[in-house]
Amino acid sequence: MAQLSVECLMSQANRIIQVAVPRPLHAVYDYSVPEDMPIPNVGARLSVPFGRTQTIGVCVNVDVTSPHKSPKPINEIIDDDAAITGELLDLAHWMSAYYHHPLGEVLATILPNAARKGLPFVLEEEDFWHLANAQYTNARAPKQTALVEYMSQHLAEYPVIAGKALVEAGFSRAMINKLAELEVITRVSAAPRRALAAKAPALDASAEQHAAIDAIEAAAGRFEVLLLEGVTGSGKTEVYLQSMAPVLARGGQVMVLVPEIALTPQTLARFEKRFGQVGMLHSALTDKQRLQTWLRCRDGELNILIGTRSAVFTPFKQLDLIIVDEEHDSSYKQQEGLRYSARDLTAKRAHSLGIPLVLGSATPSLESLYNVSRKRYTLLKLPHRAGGASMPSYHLIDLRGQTLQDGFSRTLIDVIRHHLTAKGQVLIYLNRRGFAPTLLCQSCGWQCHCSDCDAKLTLHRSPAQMICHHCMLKFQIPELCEHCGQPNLLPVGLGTQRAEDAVEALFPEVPIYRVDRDTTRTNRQLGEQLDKINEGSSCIMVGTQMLAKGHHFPSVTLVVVLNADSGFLSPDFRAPERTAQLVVQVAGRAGRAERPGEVWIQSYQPDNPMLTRLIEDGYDGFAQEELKTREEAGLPPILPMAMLRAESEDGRLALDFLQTCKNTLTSMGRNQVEVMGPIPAPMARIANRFRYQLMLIAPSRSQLHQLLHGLGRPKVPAQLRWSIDVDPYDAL
DNA sequence: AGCACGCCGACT
DNA sequence: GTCGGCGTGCTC
Repeated sequence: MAQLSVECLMSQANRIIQVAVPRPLHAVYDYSVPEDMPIPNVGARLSVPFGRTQTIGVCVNVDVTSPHKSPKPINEIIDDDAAITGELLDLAHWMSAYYHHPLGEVLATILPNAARKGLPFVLEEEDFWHLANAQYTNARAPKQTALVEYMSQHLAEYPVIAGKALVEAGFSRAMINKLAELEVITRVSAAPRRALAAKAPALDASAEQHAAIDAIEAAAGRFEVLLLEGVTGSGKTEVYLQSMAPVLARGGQVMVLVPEIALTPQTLARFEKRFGQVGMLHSALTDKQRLQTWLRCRDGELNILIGTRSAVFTPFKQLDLIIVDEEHDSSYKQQEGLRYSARDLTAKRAHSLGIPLVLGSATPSLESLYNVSRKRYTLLKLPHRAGGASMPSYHLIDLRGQTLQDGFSRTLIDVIRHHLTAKGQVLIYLNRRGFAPTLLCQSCGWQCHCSDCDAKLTLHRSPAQMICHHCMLKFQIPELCEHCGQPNLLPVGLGTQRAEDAVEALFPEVPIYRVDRDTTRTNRQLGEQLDKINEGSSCIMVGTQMLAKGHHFPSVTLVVVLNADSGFLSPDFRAPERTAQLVVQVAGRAGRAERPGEVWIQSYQPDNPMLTRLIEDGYDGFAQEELKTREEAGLPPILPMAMLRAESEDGRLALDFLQTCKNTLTSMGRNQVEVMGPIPAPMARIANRFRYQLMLIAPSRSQLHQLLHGLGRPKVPAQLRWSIDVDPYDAL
């Protein structure tokens, strides 16, 4: 009898759960769990019927009462435990509220692609190999001998080597198996990560580095954000490495985020050399590889993860330290869909976990500096270069009234020549790819525009074509003006290809290397090029920001900024900050070794206070001034901002939509919320779609969120795409 | 986002 | 007379 009533209770127990599905819908949906299935855990993936199809959702609530008469039953429980748990599940809810984005889509973003598709979590055991017979040779199988030789060479460094690494080194699986059969190599069962720890000795740290390392270690086990502001070459990476060591020694895990372009084999090698096995997450991995690394971090098999933006969503068993390198870098901000800032999310995660977060940069974001001034972050400074290298000197060239030769002033040409004669290397920075940004008709003034965008087409050489940098449209270079038919078309303005041609003509005796997206995309030998450059003989490098970030050029004695004006003149309130960061980052390439460096900047506005402040007082002086300007103007980071964007083929649709949003917002906001716009986006038309934006600035976070929440779910015409961008990076 | 239902033009 | 265009509306 008692037995029966328990059965009754069980069957009457609420079998209704809530599921978030990966659709742009703000609701969560109720489902029933069939009697023959257990109630899934919150965070488990489920296959559910949705509309007329099936989808994979995540259980976000159990034991709920549904207002629906008979919710559909779920199809299948994919995870016996859960795919997203604890702190990451909290993060998902927080993101959904903060970024005003549907929970189901947030969860889908957090999960690795393979998990999103419903693949089961199977951790593949990695194979590791030990060299049992170093004497083995086989005259008839030179490749086998080569493998044995390869392994013995690495023996000092790694006691065992991953099969994966051998395959990467060019040895086939078949051969590995063959040698295993011959018992020349033997398989080591478990991942011997602890055996690999801390092989290379730490470098000698300066007093400043020691202070930073101590401060980070002192924050162990509690939430604290430490802003490590270190000039280029001050040894920030060494601080990261030595801060990680005690955390790892205690069995903790470390997550390191780096900007997209910085995740190179060299970066990885630096960490691997010190600590052995390091996990890496970047865009080039397959879904399967990604999932494996994700699982290894979750299960505590990997102690160190280095990754780009999306790596911030990796689960850990015992995460004890987070490091974000180049925290000011724009690649931490997702610019479409769920527009999150990975850097900001690390702060959220560190806070929930009660662990320290290190934000490193030579040119910190104003957001972080503002947090320092409000005593929310701790500032750690490395104002000196390691090894006693001196800081470069700055020089301004007044371009007014000068005749330029393909963008180069007389003075500049002399300076370059001087450095080349002194056997120095020269780095020329300019922020434009291609040959010339415009093709102009000298007869009638017509310019070659993109047919689908409001942009001018950029003239490229090799391959010779006109390219739209916004929609990637390509076509042949016209010979005649499309308007008046005259053959007087003139490439106007300066891109990297033209600058390359110019220096080739001016300095035919030295090798020229161009580094931009065009050369590195087609040119797999960037690494070789860099190696050649770092042999140290005289040369000239011409490039875009790719040159400014990450690479070390110890022999560069001269850094040239061909035109500093465009950045400071842009209407985006963040443009000066970005330009200053870029100039300082490029300048940081100069004189990293014992030879002092020079930075020469060409400008038509040599008296521009932002530029002079940057040069005279350095980045800090500039940043303090810029913060004052933001404060006076009521802009981020002092006040919070959000941007509504809308685009459609019919521009009126987007404009009307934002106008309606504005009306809703202003009718609610009897407070001091500023709603500006709608105005056309900086590039009003891209790929034949018209784009508009509406800017919101609120006196406080809570008011901003109240407002965005009050927007509700506006009626959206089918052909219109729109988004909410909280803390936008591109604001105009 | 999917996906289907729903009313108006050129085809076996 | 049907196949099919993509406009609108829903998904527990």
